[in-house]
Amino acid sequence: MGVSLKDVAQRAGVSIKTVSNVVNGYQHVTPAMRARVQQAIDELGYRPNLTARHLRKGRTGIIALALPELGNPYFAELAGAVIDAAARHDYTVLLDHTAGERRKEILVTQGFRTHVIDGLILSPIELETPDLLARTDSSPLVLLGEREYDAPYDHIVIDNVAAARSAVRHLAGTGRRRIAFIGARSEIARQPAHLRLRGWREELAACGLPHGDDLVATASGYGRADGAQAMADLLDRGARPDAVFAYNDLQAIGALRVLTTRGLRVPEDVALVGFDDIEEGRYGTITLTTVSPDKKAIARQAVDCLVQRLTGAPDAPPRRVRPGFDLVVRESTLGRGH
Amino acid sequence: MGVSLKDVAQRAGVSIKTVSNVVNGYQHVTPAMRARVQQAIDELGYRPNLTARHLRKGRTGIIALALPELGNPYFAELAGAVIDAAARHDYTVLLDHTAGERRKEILVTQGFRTHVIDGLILSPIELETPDLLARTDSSPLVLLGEREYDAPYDHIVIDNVAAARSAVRHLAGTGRRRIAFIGARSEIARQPAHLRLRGWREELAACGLPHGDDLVATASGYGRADGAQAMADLLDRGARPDAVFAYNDLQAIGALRVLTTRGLRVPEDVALVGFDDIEEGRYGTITLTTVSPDKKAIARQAVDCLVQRLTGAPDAPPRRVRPGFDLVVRESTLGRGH
DNA sequence: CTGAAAGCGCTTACAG
DNA sequence: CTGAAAGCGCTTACAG
Repeated sequence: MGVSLKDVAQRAGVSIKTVSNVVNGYQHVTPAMRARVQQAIDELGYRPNLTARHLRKGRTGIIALALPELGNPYFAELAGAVIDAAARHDYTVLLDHTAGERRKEILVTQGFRTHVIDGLILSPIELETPDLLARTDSSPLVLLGEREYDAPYDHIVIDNVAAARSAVRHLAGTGRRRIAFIGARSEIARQPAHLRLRGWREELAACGLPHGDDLVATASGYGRADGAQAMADLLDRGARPDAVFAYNDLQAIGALRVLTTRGLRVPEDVALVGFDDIEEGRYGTITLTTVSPDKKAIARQAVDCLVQRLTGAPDAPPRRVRPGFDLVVRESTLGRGH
Repeated sequence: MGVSLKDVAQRAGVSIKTVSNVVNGYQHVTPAMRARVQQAIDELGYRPNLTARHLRKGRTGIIALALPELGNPYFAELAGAVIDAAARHDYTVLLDHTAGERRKEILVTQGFRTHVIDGLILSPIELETPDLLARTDSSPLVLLGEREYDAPYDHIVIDNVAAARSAVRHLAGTGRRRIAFIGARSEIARQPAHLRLRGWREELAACGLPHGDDLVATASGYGRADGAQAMADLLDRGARPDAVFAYNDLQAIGALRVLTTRGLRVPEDVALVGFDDIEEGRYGTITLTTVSPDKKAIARQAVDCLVQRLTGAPDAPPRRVRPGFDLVVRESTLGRGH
């Protein structure tokens, strides 16, 4: 099919090794030799076969990033950051789409593309600890996000409890008294919302404010429609919140839509805080107050962890890395003109 | 390092070929033999080395999808659709991020990962026809989107002129008289907005409405901030539009924000139409009327084209495929309660 | 139905 | 500074 090193070597009248040296830019080749080989390469239009190189070297320079949902801007923005961080280490990113389903999450952790990817960064939703303990694939795995596991893997995650508490503290500080939480998922025990829900409860307890289940609305997913449904539930059952802390920005945006269509003013009647700081929240008719995880730091640290295991210390003890976050205050809690 | 076919063969006391037959599920293996081999596979924890298989077969089952911007939900949603469409053909998608920069677009078309990807789907922004004609890589390439080229490649794109005309016709039909266009990019000659701008002009001419340059506002990018800036420019120079057709939804959302903060009501004072039908447009305080390209059809047809060249007819004449679109009417042109 | 051998296109010690 | 040879782990004709 294609032109191989051998063809180039033949044309240039040198050995394969010499061509390889030129292609890989090694030092000890005389300029004249280099020029001769380069000419043969150009004439034949030679392109190195990376697959062969991968086989020989035992690595590919490809890492996989497995995310639940590209349609969620948080993950899309995170993916962009990971691609950039990986490029700085000369790694290419192969993106996987798990849909947050346990079956697909297990599939990617089992390394169904053995030897094609050097390592994996996974943001799990439904995966459980036993799934990780049963893993046989030996390539490095770095976990992202708020699910917690008792398994020996690097894990990059912000302090969700502290982040949630800062959001609730802000709401309490602006005089809110009935602060609801939307976005818990009833059907999953150790769910992602777990920690944010705990932070919500702890801070409300510390402030001496109500934090009963009547102020918690569950959703069956993580999108705008799910937030809308949870918000509607909350209102329909007469919870009468004067503030809402949503699991993420998408749910907050869905909630905002419901509040508006029902004639409730944000923030005058109900203040609203989201989580993720997606760009969308900066451009609504009401801009959204939100917890902003440092996405670039998350991406960089995830890639750094993976690269370290790939190049230096494969057996280092698993690390738990905590990137920072900020609370970004906007109109949905302070109103216009602040 | 890992366990190879040879190790399994040795353990099972058979030849490599037999193990390969079992691994690949070939027919003519006796059940007893299959069981014996399978046991050896399980005991050794054998995983086939796909890189070796790729080298041998000359293909990898990986296709690349190169997009300008994952942070734009249109592309994120499209990426999800392509991943799903590819999976149905047993292809894995490797995502590339061009940032819409010509240099990076050239890089991906040149096939910088030779033999790692079987083919490429590219949505170009700044790429030019000569770049395509100079391409030496022989792997199939399918183009996506509104940039037009005189080059022999499959191209999947909706009829942007007709789509733009339908949007403008709708605005004119609801009584609008000064219908502006925002989102053209002044610095690129044959820019993406080209066709939508032409559709805008043609339809306005057909309706006998003004369509001078004073009703066109340029932007320097495709995001919310760019739409906001273009909208502000338009208002600042006293164009006094009663309707705006934006190049895409993100720009429309940025424009909406500016209109709102300046006290103009949408749609009472200014009606607004976007393009792309991203989910975000369905959840604002004002939902967005928009042109909705059939993203699933686009993704499916792009993958189908690529797979056909990969498997059947590599030299078929280049095809131009036109997926459908709809105009989705929402509050930003009709108001609440319609 | 199974085996022995060649070869995909590289890189890497090992010589010289 | 360059060459000859082995081998990464597979699949695929070719035999039997």
